[in-house]
This record gives sequence, structure tokens and C-alpha cells, in this order.
Amino acid sequence: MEEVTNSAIKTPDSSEGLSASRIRETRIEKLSALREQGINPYPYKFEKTHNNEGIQQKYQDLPAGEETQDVISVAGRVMAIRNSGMFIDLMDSTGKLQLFSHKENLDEATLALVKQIDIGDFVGATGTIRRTPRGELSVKTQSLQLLSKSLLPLPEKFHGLTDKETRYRQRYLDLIMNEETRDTLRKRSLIISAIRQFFLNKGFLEVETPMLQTLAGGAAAKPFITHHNALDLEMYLRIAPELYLKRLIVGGISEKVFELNRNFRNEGLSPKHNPEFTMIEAYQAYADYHDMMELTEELVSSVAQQVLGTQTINYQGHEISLNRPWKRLTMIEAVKDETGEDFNQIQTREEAHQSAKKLGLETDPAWGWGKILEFIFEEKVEPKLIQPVHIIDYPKETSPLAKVHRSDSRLVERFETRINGWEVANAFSELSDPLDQRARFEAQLKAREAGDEEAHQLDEDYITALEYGMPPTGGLGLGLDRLVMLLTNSPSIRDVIAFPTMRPK
RNA sequence: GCGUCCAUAGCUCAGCUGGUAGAGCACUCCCCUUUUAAGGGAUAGGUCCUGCGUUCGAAUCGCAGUGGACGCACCA
Repeated sequence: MEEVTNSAIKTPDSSEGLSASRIRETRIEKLSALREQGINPYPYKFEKTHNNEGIQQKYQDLPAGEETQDVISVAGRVMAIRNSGMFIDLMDSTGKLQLFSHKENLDEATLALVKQIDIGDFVGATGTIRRTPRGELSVKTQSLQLLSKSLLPLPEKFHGLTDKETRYRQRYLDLIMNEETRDTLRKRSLIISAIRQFFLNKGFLEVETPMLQTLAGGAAAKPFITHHNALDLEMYLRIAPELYLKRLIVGGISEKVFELNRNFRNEGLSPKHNPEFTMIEAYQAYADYHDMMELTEELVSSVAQQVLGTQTINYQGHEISLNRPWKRLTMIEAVKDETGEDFNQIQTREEAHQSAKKLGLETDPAWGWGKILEFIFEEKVEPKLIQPVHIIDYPKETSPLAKVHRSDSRLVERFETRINGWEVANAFSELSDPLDQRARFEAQLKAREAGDEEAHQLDEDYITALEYGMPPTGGLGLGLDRLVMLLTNSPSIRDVIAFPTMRPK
């Protein structure tokens, strides 16, 4: 088990040049030297009594030059070595702490070990706490243990790792070198945790629905295709959990359900799109889209308050207030306010085409009234919506899963929440009429036959479920990654996903 | 998919109108025991992304490719 094969020694990472591989070879030689001294460079356990932040806090009032007799043990990665090992910067997940290893305080073996420590190694240290005359809180080392030998050189200590490609491909290096990355990904975790707690506190039941589906429904997007061998069946990675969550509402497992998990869409990559991304979907029986607006506002503002301690955020130079209530604007009003074109007056498809033309927009002759309204909205209004706003009452023809508006049959009860111009949430009064649902699916099928690859597929079993009866239900979908981008001021979705999709090198 | 820009040591970067590659950090060795990007000295480290071309001569110019960033398209 202690044997190291020649091939292990002689196979450096293919991306390394000579300089790095020489450093690596030197360090492998150090491994043998350590073992000859009876030191296992990869031991099993260390009794760590404190983390670095805990020490910094506990002794924050210790004056410079003072020393305590408290004996503690800390552990972490060596980030810098000064004065031939007398000073070591030790980093753990909570922060930095200096080790002070004076030759007068150490036995010969420990002093020898200090000399063999390299930047990047994990070490554990036991000693007393003192603050140096220059004010740096330090562990005055009594004993030192190597906890893991690092074989590869870390990036430069001052400039760190800045190359974006390397930061995404070797996220572990990015995390070691960049506090900002650690902070962003930790905040992501806190945000997820706050969201989960928010729903649980409101009585929502967390559920899981299939990622592998025989029919990729619930959204308009291209799916990833895969194959199940035993069933000899073409399957899809889900593009949305929506139709399964509503089946659970039909079944009555709970009147409130939510799922927080991955969706997969076979589309382009961009600073706002990753092929796999995290979606929060929530469904509440006996509720409508007005209730979902309340839920969305409460969720986002309370998560910001909890994780950031404020509801005013700064995103790439824009100050955004998440304080409730958020503005609500129908799509028709939004278009009228911005362009003067009033789709309450524009009734026919021909008039709609003319309206778009007047605004300098090119339309596809196949588009109907609703599609053109939505297109004008996206082109002319959307980029200007920086502050949170619910855009409500979408055209029926582009929303096949939403219930017809109770007072305008051209529209559905749907809203999208825009923050910084982005679609952050999408919600409906869910369509519960099975016959209408079938008609809407059939319209989508026609669009699919006409070449729209992303039109919804017809899900017979879902219609069957609706035929057994689904209560009036409000549904909400919320893109987690974009929310995290906003709350962490991250310019790219890749900054908020630990391992973003990359082409293999 | 299209366009623009980028690719030089492990990392961060210089390298001029074409003349054959440099710095700092890291590594190795020496000095140095109260440092904070420690300091001083000496060494070592290169497929200049790949290929083809132009040229007496290419890191540098051209074409193609690969990878990346950004923008557009796609994302109803």
C-alpha cells in the first residue's frame, strides 16, 4: 500500500511543462526522504481543536507581544513561508493564521520537518497563542505534523490565478487562490438552504420527480437525448419538472409541493446559460398567479435579507431594490408605455404586423398577434427593466400550460418576474381544464410539424391526470443560478456554478 | 452557427517596423531567525497553442485548425 509504482512517478500531468514537472519530481523525492525518517506524508487523522477564524475571534483583544498558555491545534494549507520556515501562513476554510516556529522552541526533528514543508502542503500545528510585536496573531508551534504533501506548485501568491479558463477547468485551484470564488459558491449554498427553509416553513413538501423522461415536457426547449439499454428506449434528460409536479398535485400528496433540482437544455452556452442549471418549481393548490407573485416577492426579498443582510443589492453598477411590493405591469401596458403601440386597440394579426414594422422590427409572417406582442416586448421593453417587475398577462398562443385569463380570452394568467432585465421567475394560474389542455398541446404539435423543434410535446398521461381533476393551482418556476448571480454580483453564470460545462481540452 | 479579441516558463506578464526569448513570484542551492508579496546571492526552468505558408531569417506577417473570453443568434 505504501508502494509507489514507477509509472505513478513518471507520469506527470500532460498539461505540465518541464518546470512544473521538475518541481513535481523534486517533491516526490521529498516523499521518499520523509518516509525514510518514519514520517507518513499522507497520514489518517489530525485532532483539530479550532479553526482559524475561531482563533482570530477568540484572541482578537490579545495585545501585540503578549502570549497565552492556552494550547490549541489548527490545521490547513500552507500558503506562504517566510524566514526559512519561521513564519508560515496557514489557510483553512475559515481564514488565515500565522504559525510561528522558532528554533529555540522546537526539538531537532520538528525543526527538520519545518524545513521540509512546501507551499501547498497541508499541516497541523499544536502550540500556544501569541501576538507578535508587529501585531500578527500566531500559533507558537510546539509540534508540527505534515498532513498531506502537495506535489504541484500553486499559482503566484500575489496575482493569484486570473486566467478564466483555468479557473473554470480547475476550480479547485480557483478556490485555493481566490477568496471571491469561495465566497460566491458558499453564498450559493446559503441561498439554496434559505430557499429550502422558506418553502418548508410555508408548509411546502419537497419532492423529487424524474430527471430521465420518455417525453421532455413542461417547457419549450431542445432536450438531451439518451438511451436506456434494458428497455431499449430513447429517453430525455428533463427540460422541466412541471408536468410531474402537477401530477403530484392531482394525486394530493400535499397541497403545496416544491422541487429544487437540475434541468438540462441542449442549447448554446452564454454568460446567462449553462446546459445544466438549477430550477426551483413550486405548486400550490387553490392559489392563482396573484398568490405566486406574492410568493416570489417574499421568497427573493427574504432570501436576500437572510443571506446578504440587505434587500438593496448592487449588480454590475446597477442598484436594485428588492423591497416589496414590486411593480406589476401587464405586457400590453408595458409595450404601450414604452412604444406607444396599444395592443388593446390592435386587434388583428395584420395590425400587429404593421405595428412591429412601425417600430423597425422584422416579423415572421407566420407569427400571430400574441407572438408579435411578446416579440415587441422583448425587443423594446425588456432591456430597460432593471428594478424588479412582474410582467403579467401573456398572450395565450405562447403559453400552452397557463389558464386563460379570467377577463380576456386572448391572454393567459401568467407572469414573468424581471430583475436586471432577466427572466428570474415564470409563473401561471395553471391550466386545469383537460380539454383545453389537449387543444393547446395540439396547437403545439402543429407548430412542431411546421418546424418548431422546441414546441411542447403532447403528454397523454398528463392529460389523463388532468381528466381525473386538478384543483385550481398556482405554479412558479424560479431560475436559481440567475438569482445567485444577482445576489453575488457575478457577471457570468459560470461564476456561480462550481463546475460549469466546458468543452474537453 | 456568425463576428471581434486572446493564447509566450507552474503562475502573473513584457517582448517595438521580422534578426532566433525576458522579468517578478514559485522551484533548487547558499546566506539570514520577528517576517507580512520578508530580504540578499547563485542556479535551473521554453513545442512562444498546432499545422502550413511568406522570408536569408517568424513569438512577431498570412492562411487553416484547436481552446478560451466577449458580443450576436439560439434560449417561445
